[in-house]
This record gives sequence, structure tokens and C-alpha cells, in this order.
Amino acid sequence: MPRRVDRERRRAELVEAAAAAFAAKGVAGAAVSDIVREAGVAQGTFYLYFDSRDDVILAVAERFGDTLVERIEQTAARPGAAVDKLLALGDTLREATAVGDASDLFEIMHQPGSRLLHDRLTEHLSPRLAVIVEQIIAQGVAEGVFTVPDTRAAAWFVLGGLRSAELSGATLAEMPAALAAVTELALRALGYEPPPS
Amino acid sequence: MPRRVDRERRRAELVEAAAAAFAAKGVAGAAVSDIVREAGVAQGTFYLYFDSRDDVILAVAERFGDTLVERIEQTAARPGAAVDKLLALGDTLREATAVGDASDLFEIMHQPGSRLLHDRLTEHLSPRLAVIVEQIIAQGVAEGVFTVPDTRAAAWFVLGGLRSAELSGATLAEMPAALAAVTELALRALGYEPPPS
Amino acid sequence: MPRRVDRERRRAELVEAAAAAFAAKGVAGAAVSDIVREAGVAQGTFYLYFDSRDDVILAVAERFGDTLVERIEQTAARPGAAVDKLLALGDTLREATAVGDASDLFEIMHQPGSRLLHDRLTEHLSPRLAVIVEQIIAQGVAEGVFTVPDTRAAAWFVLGGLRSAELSGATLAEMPAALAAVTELALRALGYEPPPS
Amino acid sequence: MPRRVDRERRRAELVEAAAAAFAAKGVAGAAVSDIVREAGVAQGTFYLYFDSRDDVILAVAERFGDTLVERIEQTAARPGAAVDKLLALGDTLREATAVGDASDLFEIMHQPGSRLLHDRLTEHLSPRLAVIVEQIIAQGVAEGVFTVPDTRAAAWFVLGGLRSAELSGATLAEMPAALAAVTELALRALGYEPPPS
DNA sequence: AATGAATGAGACTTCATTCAT
DNA sequence: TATGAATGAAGTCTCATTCAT
Repeated sequence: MPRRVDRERRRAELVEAAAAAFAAKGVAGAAVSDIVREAGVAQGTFYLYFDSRDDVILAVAERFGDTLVERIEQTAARPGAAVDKLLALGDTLREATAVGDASDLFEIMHQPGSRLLHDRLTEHLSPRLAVIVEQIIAQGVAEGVFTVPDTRAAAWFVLGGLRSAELSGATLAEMPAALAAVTELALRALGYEPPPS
Repeated sequence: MPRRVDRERRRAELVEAAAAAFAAKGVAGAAVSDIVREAGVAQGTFYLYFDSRDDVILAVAERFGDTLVERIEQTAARPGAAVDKLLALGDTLREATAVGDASDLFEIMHQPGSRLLHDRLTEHLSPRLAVIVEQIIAQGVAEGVFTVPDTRAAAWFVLGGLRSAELSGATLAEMPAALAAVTELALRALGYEPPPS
Repeated sequence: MPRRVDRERRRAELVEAAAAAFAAKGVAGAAVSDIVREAGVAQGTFYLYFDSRDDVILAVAERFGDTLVERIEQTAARPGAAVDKLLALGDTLREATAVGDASDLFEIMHQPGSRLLHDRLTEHLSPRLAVIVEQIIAQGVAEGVFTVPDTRAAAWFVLGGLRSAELSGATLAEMPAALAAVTELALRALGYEPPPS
Repeated sequence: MPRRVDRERRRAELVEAAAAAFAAKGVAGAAVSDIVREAGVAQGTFYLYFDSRDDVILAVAERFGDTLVERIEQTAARPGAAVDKLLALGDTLREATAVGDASDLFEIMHQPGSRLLHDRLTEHLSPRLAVIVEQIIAQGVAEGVFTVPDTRAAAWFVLGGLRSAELSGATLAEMPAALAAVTELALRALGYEPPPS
């Protein structure tokens, strides 16, 4: 019987340590030596759980993405109108992007040098978000509040539009307003006519 | 100032060489030694014109951005309806992204490892494009075909939406259709009502 | 002693596995982990049977050497004239070196990076072969067909000479002729006068 | 004008340092760091002159081989009988092998772990020595003192036989006698009949 | 202004060996 | 006896940057 450490658990610890190291020194700046120091294991141990340094970057990105997608899926799964879901999705994204959630992972994204992780994350995240958004749009079309011929293209467009708030360089303070404006534009792009209230 | 001319020229040559090196080996993979070999100068000479390796990445990004912005500004400056200008802008972006223009620089963007340059480019490019788009939108509002409260947010939203075509992973063949769909969504987001024709 | 058998058997399996690993990746290139994977045992088990990695190299060399020496001893033990035995020995060596015998071990020898094993093998093999050759030479002296003052030096000389065929870089095709020439020279060095026939 | 250090000279210094490091710790045991410490240059400098660690091993072997071959060629080039040249060659080899010549290089060969160098050396050396020996044998045949049908095979045989003294594990003290015996055998293999004297 | 040899920190990775279970 | 996770020293090589000429 080998020394008892759950393989999954140890790997998770290392991913955690990597996230911390990335948060502290940036993804490009954090060396394997930083990660293992953080985790309190030997250098060689790292290579028992990851093929290479790049491998752990991917793992961190996946962990972050999983968390976010999970949260958003919960939102989308709750019963409600498509419009409301879209608005809620905007809120969730805003939280993830802006606040930080006390988790290292959220801080990492906006550091210079974290590009690699940011992009790996985006690559893994965007397609999954797109699927969710497309379902919401399809629901809206079924409800008769959205009118778009191509739900897939529309989903991507909305996502791109939402992300534009981030790209515009809006500060944390401006974020809520920017996201509100952007969400309104998204709804209009989908052919939504706000009720005369 | 005769020196001034030489200095500019030599720097431009180095930027050119860097672009070629990046195209050949990727941005992350190209070492300073590759750049100077390409340029036919000594290693030390590089540091007479750039503060650091990162500095030249920025310079390459700027050069590329200048070219693209210039082209787009020409399009936007021509007389015409705001809607037409927006459509033309989509076309220009598509050309730059898809075709490649036979220039090294366009090839670089889609290489793995060129993230740094890609992002630096985007950072420098997006704000300038946003200004142009905002002007077009303002023109459209003045013409009475667009109705948006916040032209700045709208500009960013449109840009984000347009870029979504690229992010969606559409292949080169699907690009024209994707851009067309996206452009239509953008127009609708701006409150544009196509003539009944 | 029932344990004894198991232990021997397990060790033999490991030697076998090591030989296979060496054949596959070269002696220098094969790690202990390769050997244990091949053998289907744990890393630590290896050190229950060998003191070190080098130890197993020695063991592999010995196993190979034992096989070859055994064969040659059989040849030398058969009744017959010294000259014929010497010729037969050349043949046996040739077979071992050239043919390969379908065994991994023969393939190993001619790989780059297998130097260590090659040399360990030679070290262990040569003295044993020298003894056999010396006996043959002594027999020849007794028969009156060889005339050498120092049978030990002669034995080494003959072995060195025989091996020269290998060192000369003769191809497999040229081997038989090379060995024939070399054997004739060896006989002459021993003072053998071929019958006038 | 760059910092003035003759490229050839610096490379030679590094080869020298490598030879010293090999002599001290063996070829396998000497790290690049040992070599550069010995040479008094930075680690990176090493890679300005050699592609890899293996590269310098080759260089050391070549340097040693050149020295030895040069010496032997001088001996062979002097006027004299073939028999005398062959005897002289034996002497030269003995010196190189046994004494050490106050040079590091000679010490290296008989250390465990120096196999790689030893073999690289042999690979480069043997063919060149074979050529010389073959010429001597041809000369002897012309003089009528040797009778061999195939001078090339004979040359390799003689070399192999001479080297057998080394392989026999003769101690330094036994070397001269062993070489004398071996040389006599070689002459007889060549069909040489010593004068009745 | 230009050169290019030199630097040296530091990165990643491997692997023989140990030892708690 | 067997396991296999853990170790950590050691190794090779890269490359941005400096500086004497």
C-alpha cells in the first residue's frame, strides 16, 4: 500500500498553488519553482502531476472556467423569461470580472503577463458560454420576444458585445453602467422591444 | 538634421526584421538574436534603438495598427451614409483579418505564441477604431437612422460584436456569412430599421 | 528453500526486462522506470534485487556473456585438432556478432549509447575467452603445430586480432571474408604452417 | 571592433579546460559547469563555442588523436626498414598508452566513465592508424620481408593485436613485455622470418 | 554609431534512490 | 516482499542585456 495521498487531491493542491503563484507574480513570471514552494512539495513532484509547466496553466484555466460556467448554468437553468436570464447573465459576468470574489483566480486575469492564461481560459470558456447564450436566445425566439434568423451567430455577437465592456477599458466603477448599456444594446440587437412600461 | 533620418530608417528596418522574425518563429519563439540576424546588424545595435525586447513587440504592433487604422480612416472619411460606412468598415476588417495582404504581419496574428503581440495590438488598435466607429454612429444619429443614448458604449459594443465573428472560430470560408450576420445584428442594436424595399 | 527460487526467478525477469529496455531505448537512454514498467513491478522493487542501476547493466552483460562463453566452451571441449577448434571459434564469434540470434541482446551492442554495456561485456567476456583460447593454443603447442613461447600473450593477441574484423568497420557482407583473412593471420602468428596439400 | 579574443584561441582554451576537467572527474562525471570553472568563463560562453556538451567531447578526442597520429606519422615517414617502423610504432603506442606524458589527456583514457571519449577517440584514430600500418606493411611486402595477400586486413589485424596488450589488463609494469611479445606475434603473422642471428 | 563576445541568472526537466505504508 | 509517491540534486541550455573596443 503506497503512501496515502489521494492523487486527485494532491493535484488539486498543486493547481491551487499555481493559481496563487500566478496571482502573485503573473503567469509568465511564475516559475515552476514558485509553484512548488507555494505547495510545499519538491520540484520533481510537480512533474508527477503535470507533463510540463504549460500543462498547469491549462489546468488553472479550466478550474476557473468550470467555476464560472457552473454558476452561469445555474442561472440559465432557473425558470424565467429569456430576457431576464440574459440580464442575469450580464450580472454574473460582471461579478466574475469585476469583484474578485476573494479568490486569487479573478485577480490574475487583469495582470500584464497573464495573457496566456487569459487566452486559454477564453478559448475554453467562450464556446461553453456561447452554447448557454444560444439556448437563451432560442428560448426568447420561442417566446416571441426575440427575432433573429441565426441563433448561433446571435449568441456569439451578444457575447462579443458583452465582453466589449471589458475591452473598452472601463474602470471598475464604470463597469455596472457600461454593462447595463451594453446589455440594452444586446437586447435590441436581438429584436427585443422593451415594454412601454 | 541628417542623423535623424538615418535613425528613423534604421529603426524601421529593425521593426521590419522583427515582424519577419515573429512571422517565422512566432513572437514568443523569436529571440533578439533572430531579429538582428534578419536585420543584418549586431546584437548590441538592437539596444541602440529599443529599450528592450518587449519594446520592439510594441513597435511591431503599432506599425500594424497604423496601417489598418489608416485604411479605415480613409473609408470613414469618404462622404456617404453612416450605414454604408459601417458596412464598409466590416469589409475592411474582414480583409485585414482574413486575407493577409501578403504581409507577414497578418500571418503572425493567428500563430500560437503570438498572443502578446495580438493583445498589444488590440490594446492599441481598439481605442482608435472605437473613435472612428463612434463618429459613424454619431453621424447616423444625426441622420436619424440610429437611435442610441450612449454613442461611446454603442461604439464599443459594435466593435465587440464585430470581433465576435473572429472569436467564434468561424473558418475562412464561413467568415463572409458570419460577418454579414453580425453586421446586421449590429445595425439592429443601433436601432436601424432597414428600408422596407 | 522455496523463497530462493522465487527470488532468482524475479531477478531473472528483471534482467530480461532490462535487456528489453536497453534494446528499445539504448543503455544510456533507458531509465530504471522503463525497466520496471517493462517488468510490471514497482520502482522500489527494483532496488530489492539490484544495488543500483549500474548493477543491472552488469547483470545484463553477464547474462549475455554466459550464453556466448557456454557455446564456445562446448566447441572447445569437443575432441579435435587445435587448428580446427580455432577455426570453429572464429565461426562462433561471427555468428554471435553478426547474426543476432533473434535475441534482443545482440541488437543492443551496436547501438550508440550502449557503450557502457558493450564495454562491461567485453571486460567480463574477454578474460574467459582468453582462457579458452590459451587452452587451444597450448593444445596446438603440444600437438607440435603451434610454436609460441608465451601462450597467454598469444591468446590475447589472437583475440585482439579476431576482434579487429569488427573494429575495421567491415559490413555484414564483408564479415566472412574479413574473418577468414584474420583467422589465417592468427594461425600464422601462432607459427602454424598449413599443410602443403 | 569587438573585444579582442581570437576565436580559435578561446576555443582551444576551452578544449584544454575540458580535457583537464575530464582528467579530474572523468568524462561522464565532468559537467559543463566544471569546464567553464576551469576555463574561468561564464556558463553561457561555453555555448558560444560548442553546440552541446557532446560537442566538446568530440573536440577533446580529436585533439588527442591529432597529437598521436602526428607523432606516429613522423615515425613512419622516417627512412628505414618496414620491420623497424613497426617496432617503432609499437613503442610510440606504448608511450602514449602507458606513460601519460605529463599531459592530462593520457590519463583520461583509463578512467572508468571515460568510455565515451575513449570510443570517440578510437573511432577517429583507428582508421588513420590503419592507413599508416597498411603503408608500412606494403613497404615490407615490397622489401620482400612480409608476405600477406591482403594488406588492409593485415593492417587491421596487427592493430587489433597490438591493442590486445591494453585489453589484456596488463599492468603498467607488464606493458613493455606484453607489447614486445605482441609485436613479435604481429611480425610472424605478417610472415616475417627473423634473421637467424 | 556599431560591434559582438561575454555574461550569468534562471528556466525547465530528469531520474536514481528512499521510505512510509 | 512489494509498492509507488516523493525527493531534490544536478544537468543542460537559453537569452536578454552589457560593455570594452
